[in-house]
Amino acid sequence: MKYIDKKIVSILKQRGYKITPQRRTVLSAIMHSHEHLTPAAIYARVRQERPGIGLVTIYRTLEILTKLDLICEMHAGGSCRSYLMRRPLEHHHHLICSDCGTVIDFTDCDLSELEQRLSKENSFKINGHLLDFMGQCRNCLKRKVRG
Amino acid sequence: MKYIDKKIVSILKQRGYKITPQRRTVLSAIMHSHEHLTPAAIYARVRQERPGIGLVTIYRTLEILTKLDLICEMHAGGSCRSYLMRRPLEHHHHLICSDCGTVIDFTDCDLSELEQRLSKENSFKINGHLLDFMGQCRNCLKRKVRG
DNA sequence: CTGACTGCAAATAGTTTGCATGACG
DNA sequence: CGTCATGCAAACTATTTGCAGTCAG
Repeated sequence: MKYIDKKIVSILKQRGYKITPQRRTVLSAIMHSHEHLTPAAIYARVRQERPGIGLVTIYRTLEILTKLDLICEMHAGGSCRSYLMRRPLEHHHHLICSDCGTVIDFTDCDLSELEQRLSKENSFKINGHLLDFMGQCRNCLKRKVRG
Repeated sequence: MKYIDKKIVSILKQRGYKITPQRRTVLSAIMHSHEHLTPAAIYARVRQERPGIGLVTIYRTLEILTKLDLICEMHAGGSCRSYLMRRPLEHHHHLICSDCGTVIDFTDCDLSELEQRLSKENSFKINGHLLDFMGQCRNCLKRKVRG
């Protein structure tokens, strides 16, 4: 569809992965969401368009996309992962409400200085990062005027 | 044992939780480790001292300690949590090697400025944060001179 | 054509719950 | 003594694996 879609497809091809309708559908679902999606959520969306698809295929596709660094994996409370398309130069950081689970994304932060320093000091090649703040969102703060 | 131990015990008492030998042992295991421990790792350590303890008790104790904000929970790849004693004013950030899983802790970073700004902009009360960098450690970089 | 991909079912890993017994306070 | 905690077993959820059939290239 869009050019970024084609780009991803070409990356997959280059790496020897076949472009199946299932993979296209999964890709599309992740691409068209700006929210973090759990494998189950992706499954649900994808099934609307392609009812026969198996959850296993979602997992396998996510595994590939993660390996190729095309999507970013994040972990939230419980045994729960979620995935988001990795848009170039776009950071995905979060304010996570411990009470209601709301996730507010923010991007305007610069960690590059810190990243470079740490990389040098530890001889560590940094590919990505995860920055989450935990706390209470506006609504939950209001709700419990008394804790 | 130590004063911080007593302090935690008194917090538990204040909140109406009973101080059982099992809870003491779990607490001690987490306290005396500066590494992040998974529930299974805690279980293993605790069993050395108290063989009869059940894994369920570990989970229930961790749940309480997390709720009271006495330990901090972090999530790593897969369905894998780990816990660390929350030491006052001490940050727990990580360099995580995607290849071998090595975790390098670092503390010398200052996010307070960012934290304050985000807190104001989003009316969000920030209690804690999680900052992890992913990449390859020195050894893994050496190992694969060619990827 | 042929190796990679899919979907099913079953296996696994991690975590939670129900319940009878036991122990802290 | 009453209530909360423990430990077992079973239930659950999320994820992975084995395998036979199917399809993209």
